[in-house]
Amino acid sequence: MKSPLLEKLALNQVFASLNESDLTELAQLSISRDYDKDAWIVFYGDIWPNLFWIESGLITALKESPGGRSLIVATIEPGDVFWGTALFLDHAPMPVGLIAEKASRIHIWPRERILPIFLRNGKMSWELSRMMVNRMQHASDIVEELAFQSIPGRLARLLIDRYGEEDGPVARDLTLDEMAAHIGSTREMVCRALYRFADDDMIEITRTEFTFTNRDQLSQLAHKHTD
Amino acid sequence: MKSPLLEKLALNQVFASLNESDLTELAQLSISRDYDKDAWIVFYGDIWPNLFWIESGLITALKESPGGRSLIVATIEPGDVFWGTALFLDHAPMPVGLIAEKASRIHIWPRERILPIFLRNGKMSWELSRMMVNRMQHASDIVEELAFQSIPGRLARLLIDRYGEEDGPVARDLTLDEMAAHIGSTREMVCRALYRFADDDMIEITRTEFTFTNRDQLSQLAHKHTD
DNA sequence: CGATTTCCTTGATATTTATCAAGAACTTCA
DNA sequence: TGAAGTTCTTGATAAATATCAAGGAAATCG
Repeated sequence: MKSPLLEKLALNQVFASLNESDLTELAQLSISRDYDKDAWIVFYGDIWPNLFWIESGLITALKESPGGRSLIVATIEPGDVFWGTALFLDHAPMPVGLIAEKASRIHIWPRERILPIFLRNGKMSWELSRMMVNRMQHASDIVEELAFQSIPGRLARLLIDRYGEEDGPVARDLTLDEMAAHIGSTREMVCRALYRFADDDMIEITRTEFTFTNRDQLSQLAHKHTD
Repeated sequence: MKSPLLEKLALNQVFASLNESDLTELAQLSISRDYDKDAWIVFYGDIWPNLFWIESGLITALKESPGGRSLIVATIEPGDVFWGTALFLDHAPMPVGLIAEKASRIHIWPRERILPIFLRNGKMSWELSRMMVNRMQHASDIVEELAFQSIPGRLARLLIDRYGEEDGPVARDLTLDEMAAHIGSTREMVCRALYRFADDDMIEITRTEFTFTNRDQLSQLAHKHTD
């Protein structure tokens, strides 16, 4: 009889490529860890040769400047797989820190436990490569935004990406500081930009919700590179 | 008797993992291409499922904004391997364009020709993964610079990275526009920053050369994040 | 060589973004 | 309920960066 964990693991694109016996071994080799909200899982710069799969909660990958600004570069959601650079490159320091956004449960495989498994599973390596290319594209998008887009443009894109699907009012689930961390700016700039969008009738703002009133215009802002 | 091409290919970390027969097949499957200086090899956004090895010349990977600004994100030198994202991910568009900085000769393998070779060579896939992690780290550095560093800081780092080894005067081999493209800024800003470094006695500037007169101070600027 | 083009330099100015400060609104929790 | 903490908002101001414009210097090329 399969454990529920096993079935959930198999839903991930990487693990799906394993046969049942490897998957079972994988599940047995994993180390479970629970983190409270706001707990650090790894610090920026750590040598961390592990791969993990997140069962529940939410984890944020971020860079921090000495001056206290932070930039969120990825969020890791239940079912996702993530790994430290040192999994592949000895002594390579983590280019981001990982912090639990909510209380989270993850399953970790240290390098030496998982290496044999994907050395004998070419398909799994292949899937990992695909995932890395995905990450690259994501990094590439961030670079493009930082290099070519204004702050209102970046904010517009955040709004569209995050709330763009919904049609009615959407709950504001990020503080201004959090939005600022997503686009690499400050609370104040975000606040002003939001009210400028409201002045231009692209959104309506209440204490708890946003309503998109002109998604096209917002989307245009989000996709138009400034110069 | 080995061809000279074969021996040169084997110097690359990825191809080094192949046995002689695979390497020979690889060499036979390659398509040679020559590009004049300033010729485009791939455009940003193209679907380009190829891998290539560069024999001679110099290739630049860059992003361009509609307004004509460009950002150089990598340079590809003789002996290097590079590939399009569509090699792994169907329909994934190139996140950069590739342009020949000098007249260049490359050897290309379309996806369908090289895929079989590295599906049967786990070690080669592994090396590709390592290379991808390297690229990730590089991308990560760029993000950090763009997010947290001032333009003088970014320029200082460019100078150190590019000319830091030498001790005497070094030849200026980049135009101001090119330097600007490396750090995501403009010709004028670069010019002013250079003269500020000179005013602060960190470098001496002549028409054709730079001389570092206080490398430590420059290096400090390069590594200090602004906020 | 002379003409053309590219590259560099600098001032003036505009724009964007950040910082500082203060207070208001809201939330939490005892 | 009231106190403490967090979050939001806005104005004033400063700093960083870009843009525009113009001229000069150097390189290239016929």
